[in-house]
Amino acid sequence: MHPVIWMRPEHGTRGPKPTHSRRDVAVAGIRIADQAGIDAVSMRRIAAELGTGTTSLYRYVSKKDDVLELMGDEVMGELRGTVLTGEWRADLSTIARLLRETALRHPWLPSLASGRANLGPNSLWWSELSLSVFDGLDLSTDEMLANLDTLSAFVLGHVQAELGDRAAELRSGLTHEQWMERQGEYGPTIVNSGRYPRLTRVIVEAESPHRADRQDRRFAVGLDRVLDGLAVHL
Amino acid sequence: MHPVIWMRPEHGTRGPKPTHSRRDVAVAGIRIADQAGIDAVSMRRIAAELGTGTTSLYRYVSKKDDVLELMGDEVMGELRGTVLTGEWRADLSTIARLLRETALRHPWLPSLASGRANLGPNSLWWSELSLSVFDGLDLSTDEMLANLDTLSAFVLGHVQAELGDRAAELRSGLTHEQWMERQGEYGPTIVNSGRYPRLTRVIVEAESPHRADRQDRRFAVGLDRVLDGLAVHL
DNA sequence: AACCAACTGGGTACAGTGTTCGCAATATCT
DNA sequence: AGATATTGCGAACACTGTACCCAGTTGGTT
Repeated sequence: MHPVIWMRPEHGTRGPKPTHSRRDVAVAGIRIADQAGIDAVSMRRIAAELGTGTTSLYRYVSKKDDVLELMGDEVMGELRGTVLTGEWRADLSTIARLLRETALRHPWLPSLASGRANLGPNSLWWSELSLSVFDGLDLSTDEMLANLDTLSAFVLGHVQAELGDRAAELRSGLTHEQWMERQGEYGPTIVNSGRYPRLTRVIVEAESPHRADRQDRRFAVGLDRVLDGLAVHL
Repeated sequence: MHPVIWMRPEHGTRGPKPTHSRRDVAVAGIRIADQAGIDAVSMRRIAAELGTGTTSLYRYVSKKDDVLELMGDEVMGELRGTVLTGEWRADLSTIARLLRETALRHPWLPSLASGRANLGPNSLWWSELSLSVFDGLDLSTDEMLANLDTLSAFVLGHVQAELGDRAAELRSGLTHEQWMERQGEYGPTIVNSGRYPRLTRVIVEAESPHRADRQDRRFAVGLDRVLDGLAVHL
């Protein structure tokens, strides 16, 4: 049995037709993860969602990791229909924004980044689209990869931090604003210690952490910096 | 009881002296996580490591999340002693490299990035040091934060991808090289489908994914690009 | 038409998880 | 001395992923 799910046939030709499909499993998992978080995605709960027995899922999938892989690729399918302009900077910006928006819609997505690329059809399609950005630019494939790696590292890292913030809100029941207040009780300890003069200045002066749209602005600014960096070598 | 651990006193003045300390708990957790992965860090196992009862840990900590918070701050303590030069580009580069190296030494670290900053003493000290990079540059605090946010998003994202690769190796028992071979069995399907011409070219031509030091190079190149981007506005 | 191999559905069981509750022992403060 | 706060910790609860069965169903071959 091959370890990569995409190389195993979905089902054999003999016995009874399976009641569900891999896609059904993925969609059920996504529904649960979106509503109740990635930790709520258990084999038992997916099975319940599908109205089947828990261990029946192992007919569609050989490990829970496979379910996550299927979920990841299924979500990338939401990006089908993306159209690019042919201007590299605008297109890389579009790609970065779409990736971020998808991750925000499915906050569990970055957490299953296995490093090793997802080889599902939707993920392959997205890779192809991303590479097409460099079509007329006469770059080596290694240079293309370097650009995409840098961009996606930034997007992944930013989204990760952004989602950690949200996750903390859900776990603690404190919004960012409420947390800033609580932190306000701790602030004097920091300020009064005298050990952190620059941090003190940030606590007192900085405005960006308090804005409602702070995450959008941070992303936009950071993205622009990164694209500036890529532009130097293009 | 305050939800943030750093605002709770470590222990009261009345009853028996506690046998261990928060630090002991953090160190035990780190030892386990380094050896057996973050999933192996359980209250029972930490307790076993300390030679105490499982639920006794709840005298030092009120939730498992607190343990992770303690572990995160303890690890940042490894960066004490870092000395900077005063030249912003070299210093940001140093900061990025140290962060990456720390994360590679403790592969579980990025996974507990709560978004919400860790407020432990070591983390505060590191923030202070990072801000000191901009000392002579006459920037607003918001501009400093924008630069640090962009840089750390890149580092976090890169390391995340890098570690996902390692984690996949551990889980599947396949090294990157072995996995590339396995993928080689799948490659023809991709190539022969004709649907992914650019991806095909990458599979055939690209060299960077095959180099042994590919992660170091990718990081170095990406970091340079990001710093180029920051330099435009400095 | 008969038979067998392949396949699906699903129950049981096992070894683990975080955390609440209650209680006895102990140290400090009044 | 007595009240009070604090510690250590066992028992219990409701979860988790998945290995191992076995019965029932279907397609392909004879």
